[in-house]
Formats: sequence, C-alpha cells, structure tokens
Amino acid sequence: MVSKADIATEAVDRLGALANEHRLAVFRLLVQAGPEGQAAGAIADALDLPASSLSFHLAHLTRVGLITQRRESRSLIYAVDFAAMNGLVGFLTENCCGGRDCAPKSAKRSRA
Amino acid sequence: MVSKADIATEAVDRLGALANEHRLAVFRLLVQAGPEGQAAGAIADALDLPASSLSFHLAHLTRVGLITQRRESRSLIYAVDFAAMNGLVGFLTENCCGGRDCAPKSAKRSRA
DNA sequence: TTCATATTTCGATGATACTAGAAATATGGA
DNA sequence: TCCATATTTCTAGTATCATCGAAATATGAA
Repeated sequence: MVSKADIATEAVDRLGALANEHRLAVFRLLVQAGPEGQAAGAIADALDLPASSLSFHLAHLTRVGLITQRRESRSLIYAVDFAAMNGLVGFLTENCCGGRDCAPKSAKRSRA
Repeated sequence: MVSKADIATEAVDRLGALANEHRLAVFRLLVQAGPEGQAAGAIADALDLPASSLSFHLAHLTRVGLITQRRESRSLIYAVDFAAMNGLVGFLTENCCGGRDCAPKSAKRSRA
C-alpha cells in the first residue's frame, strides 16, 4: 500500500524534477514527441545541451518516474509517462487548489 | 508583455517552490485555511518548524507569488494566491500533458 | 517608556545540485 | 576483430539551497 506521505514525497520529487529550466524543456519536448518518444541525441541537438549534462537530467526525470527509457538499436529513446504526469496534476488539483477549480477553462485544450 | 520564456521561468520558479517537503506542507495547510490565511506562528505550531526555518520557506513561497502576506496587528498572515496556483496548473496542463486529459476524472473533487 | 509577543534577518555550516570534459560501456556494421 | 556511433558514468569544481540559533525589527499593551 502507498501511504499518503509517500504520495506527497513522490509529488515533491516530481515537482523537483520539473523545477529546472533544462529538464522542463526536455519534458515539454518529449510531450510534443508523444508516445514515440525521442532519442537522447536528438534531444541534445534540439536543446543544444552537452551529452553528459543531458544524460544527467534524463536520469533525474527517469528516476522520479516522469519519463521512461527504452533502447532501440544504438539509441536510447525517452518518452513521457503520461500516467505519471496525470498523477502529479491530479495531486496538485486535489491537494493544492482546495476545490477552487484549479484547471481553469482557458486550459481546456489549446494544442498548437 | 510577458514572453513565453518568462512564463516558463515563472513556472520553474513556482515548481521549485513547491518541490520541498516543508514548503509543500505549508502550502497545503494554507489551501485548507482558505482566503483567510493563517499566521506564521500558527503555521509553525501546526508543522512543528523553527520560526526562522519557516520564515525562510514563507519568504520563498511569497517571492515566487504562490502566497501573499498581510499584517494583522502583531501577526503576519499568509494566504494562498489561488490565481497563481491556477496559472501553474494551467501551464502544466497546457504544456506538459499534450492534450491527454491530464487532470483526470478522479481528481474532479474529493474534499476531505 | 518599558516590556512582551510575533516574526524576520543575519550568519555560519552542512548538504545537494548542476556542469561538462574525459573515460568507459553498449550496439551494430565492415 | 576492429571501428564508429550513441550514450552513460566518472570526476571535480562551482553554485545554490536548507537549517536554525542569535540578534534585530515591528507592534501593541501596561
């Protein structure tokens, strides 16, 4: 069983993972990439990050469960775990918005 | 005008503010307290934190705009800025969920 | 004024996090 | 087997963050 405290700890960890310029950029890029995901090299190119720095951030996001990793030949493909992100947004909505409609209308769907 | 980059930076700052055990606990307590807010001393008692440590965390949350401060006689009252929290959840929903219904049904309202 | 309460600011310390080059590992092709 | 590609792990240096006692500030009451 997962205790309430564990859930809060998990939320803290995941918030911390997103609370970084580069990791948030990586995550947003992977959201756009969808379930297919994107190879580490492609991400490094897109965001102009040194490979070792990117690897550090990818490991962080993976460790907290926000993204997944799979190998495809020589490449390692990273993809968003949408269920995990659902969980995080759900936690914030339930615990940090006090039933005050925290996912506003304007956020309803505005895909590019 | 507020640029897209600024909005992302603001999101990073606010995520970072919530990405700490004590600050998240403070924030959740203030959500429960509602618009009335709660005095620093009462928060310190409730969460069993040294005054100076709490003050540090309250300052952080205030700096990023997630809570507000007002004086009431000798007490400083802190309260959640629900609009700011709306904005953060909206940002996550719009940018980090890819239209994949990130505020799930189960989060619709389950007040204690 | 003087005192008590409420809270912050200061300061020093320890802990974590970020960065990025260099070396190591994994995979596939010639 | 040997080489190139893709990526990670190692390492060390720097920077940022958290903690909390002590001192300072603000407010109100006697």
